[in-house]
Formats: sequence, structure tokens, C-alpha cells
Amino acid sequence: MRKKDDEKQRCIKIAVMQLILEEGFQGTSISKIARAAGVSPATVYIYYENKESMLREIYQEYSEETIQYLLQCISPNMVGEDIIAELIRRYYFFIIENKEVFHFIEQFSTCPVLQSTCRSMKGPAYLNQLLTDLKKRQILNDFNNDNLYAFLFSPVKTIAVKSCESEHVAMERLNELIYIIQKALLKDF
Amino acid sequence: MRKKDDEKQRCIKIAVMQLILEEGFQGTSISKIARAAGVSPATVYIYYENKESMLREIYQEYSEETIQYLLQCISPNMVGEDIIAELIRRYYFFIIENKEVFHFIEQFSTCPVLQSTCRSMKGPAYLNQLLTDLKKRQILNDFNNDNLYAFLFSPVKTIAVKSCESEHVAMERLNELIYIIQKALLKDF
Amino acid sequence: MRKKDDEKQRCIKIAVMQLILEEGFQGTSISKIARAAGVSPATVYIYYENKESMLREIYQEYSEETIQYLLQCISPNMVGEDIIAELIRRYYFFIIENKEVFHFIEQFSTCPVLQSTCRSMKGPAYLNQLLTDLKKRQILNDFNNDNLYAFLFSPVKTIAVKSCESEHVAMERLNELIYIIQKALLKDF
Amino acid sequence: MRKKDDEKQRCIKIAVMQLILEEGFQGTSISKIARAAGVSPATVYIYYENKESMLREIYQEYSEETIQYLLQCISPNMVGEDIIAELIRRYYFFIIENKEVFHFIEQFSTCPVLQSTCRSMKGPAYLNQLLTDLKKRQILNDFNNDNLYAFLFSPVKTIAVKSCESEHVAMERLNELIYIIQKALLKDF
DNA sequence: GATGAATGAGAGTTCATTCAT
DNA sequence: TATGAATGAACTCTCATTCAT
Repeated sequence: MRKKDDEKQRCIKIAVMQLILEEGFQGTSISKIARAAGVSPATVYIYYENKESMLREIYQEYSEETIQYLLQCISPNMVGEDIIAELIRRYYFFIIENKEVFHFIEQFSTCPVLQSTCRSMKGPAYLNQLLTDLKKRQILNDFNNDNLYAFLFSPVKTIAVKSCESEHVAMERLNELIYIIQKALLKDF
Repeated sequence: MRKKDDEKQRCIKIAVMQLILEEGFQGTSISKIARAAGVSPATVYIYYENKESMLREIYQEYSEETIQYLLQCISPNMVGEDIIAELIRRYYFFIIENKEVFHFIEQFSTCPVLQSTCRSMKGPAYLNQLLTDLKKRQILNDFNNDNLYAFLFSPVKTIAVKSCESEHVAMERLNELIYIIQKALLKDF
Repeated sequence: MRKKDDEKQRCIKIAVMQLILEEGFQGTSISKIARAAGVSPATVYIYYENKESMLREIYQEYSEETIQYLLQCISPNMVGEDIIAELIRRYYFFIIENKEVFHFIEQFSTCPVLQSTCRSMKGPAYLNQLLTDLKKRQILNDFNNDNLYAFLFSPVKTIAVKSCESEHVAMERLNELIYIIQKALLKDF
Repeated sequence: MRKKDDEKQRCIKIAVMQLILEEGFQGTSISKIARAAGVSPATVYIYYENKESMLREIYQEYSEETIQYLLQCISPNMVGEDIIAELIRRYYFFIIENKEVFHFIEQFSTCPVLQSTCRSMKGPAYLNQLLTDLKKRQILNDFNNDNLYAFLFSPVKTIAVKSCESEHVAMERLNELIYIIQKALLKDF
């Protein structure tokens, strides 16, 4: 017998996200995915039970990975200013450089039906804990975690997908956003 | 006679948004829409050229309407504090009470392919002008419009879709959010 | 709008039975049926909910029709001898001349899964009543209805599908079969 | 070593018949069979050339075996009365106790396409000889062999698959059927 | 001999859209 | 205007079978 080919599954994942970026959920069929991944449609079903669970699994995997990736930039001895700056900057460039991953996650998570089928994930729970901790350490203001989360991650998404007249302006805009958020959330700034 | 037509089209629009909330873009077909709207599939094509332009037209109509609706709460003589409070509050309750409309717009606008087919809209342009104006009038801080926009509208979306343990906590969370935005964006606060 | 076309449905039914005679249940797909009936695969689904219920409905329709057809040859004033002779002869020639119908019914009814999904039919109930009546009128021997039924209808099926060296021998065989049944089941013979 | 092989093939045969009883020919695929038999799909192809010939071989094997089994109850010195009684009784209980085998054979043999691919079998030929012999020995009436065969084996099938209100009634029904057949086919009764 | 991975072909079904009324 | 019938194309998924180990 042949071994299950991790390379094949990777191709499928990449194809899924590429296609969903380019054609949306509607325009992404199993046969297109298979063609883009260089495998047979039937092969997709060796790695995933069906289309829905394929999307869900890929979503959960990349969702978790993304949060992990973002949090990697934080180290315990950082000052609050840098934590926010690093986090937002890292997210911003992640979005710019991983459009497919980002847009896949966004499209998936804005669809209530898809979202509702997901088991709860570790990333958000850990993030919650982190925020609570930063408040205890008097780094962040004592706001509701939902609010802290909302300010840390949604504005940067909004500007990252909105193109700018020039690279330079974009950087200034990003730095300004970081500054606004630092001022809004940090205890001493 | 005229009224009956408009009524049919209204039914179609409502059916579209209801279905897309419940089943997502993938699960929403013309025949399902027709059934839910109480008309024949062929009738849909009297009001819309095809499926894609139907979705686009409905999106643009409700997008514009939503912005109009939000801005209706602002009057020229209001102080900055109230402008922000009213705007955010209005958006929050709009999302809560018009889930289908909100989620339809969100799903549509997070899909790059769909988004790309849209002509530019009046709402955002007007909003841009408004922000510029509020800066000129020394009400808002002199931040980049994209940042102002992002800071004003994305966090509230994030918390509005995230359920809370109780109505009371939700209101506190909302008030806190408003307060953070006011402090961050208003010149004198 | 167009009217539902009875002719189309008739074509589908005929195609189904023809194909199932020639290729069996395994070899009979919706697209083959559609091609044979001269319609599109999608059209089949206008007339039937799905493949299984299509087969079931056709089975039930032709099953009932067949029993009706057989019983048409009986009139109230016939003597027992003729009742049996007519019934058997009629069934025999029905099988010979309507191979597709007969084999479709046979294949369907020997498949427990298919059979189990069928609502109870009127034909067998009426037949039961008829047998009971004929016993009361002292025409048939007082045997269990199941036995009467089995004796009347299963042997003729067996010989009808078994080809004979010549037409002449086949007729002799049929007449002998009738004679045996008459002798076995009739009260006075 | 040798034993293990035979065991695998036995599992496959049993799985085939079980599945075909439960799901019919349509619902029975190689992978389902393999799963039910506890082997790999590829393993099936070690024992059988392809699906069709697998079904055919199993059919022929069990068909022959069944006839052999039925005829085992006859010994040369039995009187006609007992020959018929034993044969029918034995068949009846075989059907009751070997539903999968019986229904597999029935489904296969009512499908003309499948039937047509079978080489002629020894069982029926031997049975034919037996009937001819019993006629020569003045035990059975001088009827056509097809008719004798039809009366001996088809009515009992019909009643065996038709459930009865009680075990007791079923036995009475069976005894009555035996009596009818004895009277119909035996020379002196 | 035995396996699970892999596949092209085809299954049943639904799709967006058009037709005839 | 409005319809349900009709359709070719495409959908998701499974099939029988083969491959590589």
C-alpha cells in the first residue's frame, strides 16, 4: 500500500484557499480544487469526509495557526507599547502577505452557518487569558476582554484590506493606527 | 398594479437575505429563493438580470441604506461626544435587530470576487466627507480617514455579533466601547 | 407556463422498464433512463422526487395494473374451471407479451429493501377477498389463502420464463399446468 | 496459511450476501463488502476477477449447494409421499434459516442480465433426471418436468417469505401446502 | 498475499437559466 | 407580468478498479 501523502493534502489546502480568494465560496467546487491541486476529485475524499468538513478543518487549522503566529511575537518581558505595536504590525503584514489565508478565514467566519459547525478553538481562549493577564499586570486598561480584542484586531483588518495611494502613506497610516490603539488601551502611555 | 410588483420584489429581497443568513451563499439557490419568496423562479428574472447582479444590486441597495440610516442620527449642532455615542449605538442595535441585512452585507463584502464587481457607492464617499468635515471643525483628532473609519465601525461590529452572558453586561460593554472611542478620537474629551 | 407532459412521463416509465429488463437495476442510471426517454436528466426529477421513489411509484402503479388486468377476465357467472383457466392463461400471456413489466415487478419485489418501502397495495387485498368469496361459494377447496395464491400464481411464472423447444410444446405444458391447478384447487372437478 | 485464505474468502461471501439482503444489489459496493468482510477492497480482487464474476461465482456456488442440500433428504427407498413432504419442508426451513442465501439467489436469478452470464449448472440437470426417474418409477404423475419443478419449488417459496400471524398457523399452512402438492403430483395418494 | 492510497468515470441530484403559455 | 416545465451543465460524492509498497 501507499502511504498517505502529506504533500497531496498540502496541495489541496493551498488550492482551496487560492480558489476561495479568487472565486469565492460559490465559485469553488471540488473538481476545481482537485484540478488546481493536481489530484483527482476522488482523492480529496481520502483526506476529507466531505466538502463542508474539509472547509471547516482547513479553517480551524489556519485559524489556530494564525493566532499562534501572531502571539509568537510577544515575549514576557516586553513593555505594553511594544506588545501592541508588534501584534498589530505582525497582523498587518500577515494579511498583506497571506491574502488567501486571511480572506479564507474572513469569508468563513462571516458565514454564520459555517461558523456554527465549528468546535470551539484554543486560540481565542488563550488570547482571552493573555488579555486578562495583561490587565492584572497593569499593562492594559481594565476594559472588557471583548472590547480589548475588538480594538486590537478589527481596525487593523479594515485598513489592511484597503489599498493606499502609496506604500509610504500606508506605513504612516499603520503607525498612526498603532499609536491610537496604544493610547486607547495602555494604562501608562 | 405597481404596488404588487414592488411587493414581489420586496419578498425576493427578504427571502435572499433570510436564506443567506440561514444557509450562506453556497446554500442559496434561485429556486430556494423563489420558493421562500412565494414566486416562480422565472419571476426572479423579471426583476433581476441574473443571480450575480441580483445579489450585487441587493447588496448595494442595503449597503447604502444602512449608511444612510446610521447617519440620520447625526444633526449639525451635535457635540462630538454625542455624534460618536449615537453612531455607535445606532449601528449596534441595527446589527442586533437586522441580523439578515447585516450578515448579508458582511458576507458579501468579505468576498473579494463579489466586492470587485461593485460600482463605487455614495455612502462611503459621503462618510469620508463627513469625517474630513469633523476634523476641520476640530471635533475629531486629525487622523487618517481610514483609521477614523476603522476605529469607529469595526470594533462595534465585532462585539455586536459576540453574544454576552446577559443583556446588562452587553450594555455595559457597549458603553465602555463608546467611551474608548470617544477618548481616542475626540479632540476635547 | 408549460403543462406537465403526460407523454414525457410515459416515456420515462417505458424507458425504466426497458432498461431494467436489459441491464438490471445495477445497470440502470438516471442518465441512461433520460437518454432512452428522450428527455434531460433534470426532467426526470420534475416527475419523481428521486430515483428510489421513481422505481417505487412505477412498481406500485404497474403492480396494481397487472392485478387489475388479470382479474378483468373473471365474470361473476363463470364456473370455477374457467376462472382458473382464464386467470392462468391470461397471466401466462401477459408475461410473454410484457416481459419488461413482468421482470421489472419481479426484480423489484424480490429485493427486500425496495419492497419494504412500499405502502400496502389494493390488488392483493382484493385478490384475498376474491379467494375467500370463491371458497364461500364452494368453488375452491377450503385451503389457506396464502396457499391458494401461491398455487395459482407462482407455478405459471416459473414456466412462463422458461423457454420451450417449441410453441406447441409450450401450449401443451401450459394446458397441463392449468389442469393440475384445476384438479388441486376446485371443489368439483 | 491455506486456511487463512479460505477464511478471508468466506468472510467476503458472507458479507456479500448479508449486504445484498440488507441493501440490495444497488446498495452493495466493493468497498462496503470489503469493510463488512474486514479486508481491503484490493483483497477482493485477489479472490475474484471483478465484481460481476464475484457475484456470479457466489451465486453459482450457493445455488448448487442449495440444490444439493435439498436433495440430501431423499433416499432411494422413500415413498413418494415422504419425498415431497421432506423436500418441501426442507426448502421451507432452509429459506427461513438462510434468508441471506435465499434472497441473494432469488435477486440474482430474477435479473435476466445476470442470469444470462451463467454457465449451465449441474443441480437443475440432476433434478431433471430425478423427476424423470420418479415418473418412470410410477411415483410421480406423468407431467412435464417444468411443471413438476414449478409445483414442487415455487409455491413453497411464496409462502416461506410471507409472514404468518403465528408460528402455529405457519406450520398448518405448510402442512396443507404439502398435502395439496402431494395430491396434485403423486400417482397414488 | 495483502493493503490503503489513488483514480477516471460515472452515479444521483441540483443549478441557473430559458421556454411556452 | 407571471408561471411551472424543461434543460445542459455542473455539482458533490462514490464507484470499480489499479498501483505501489
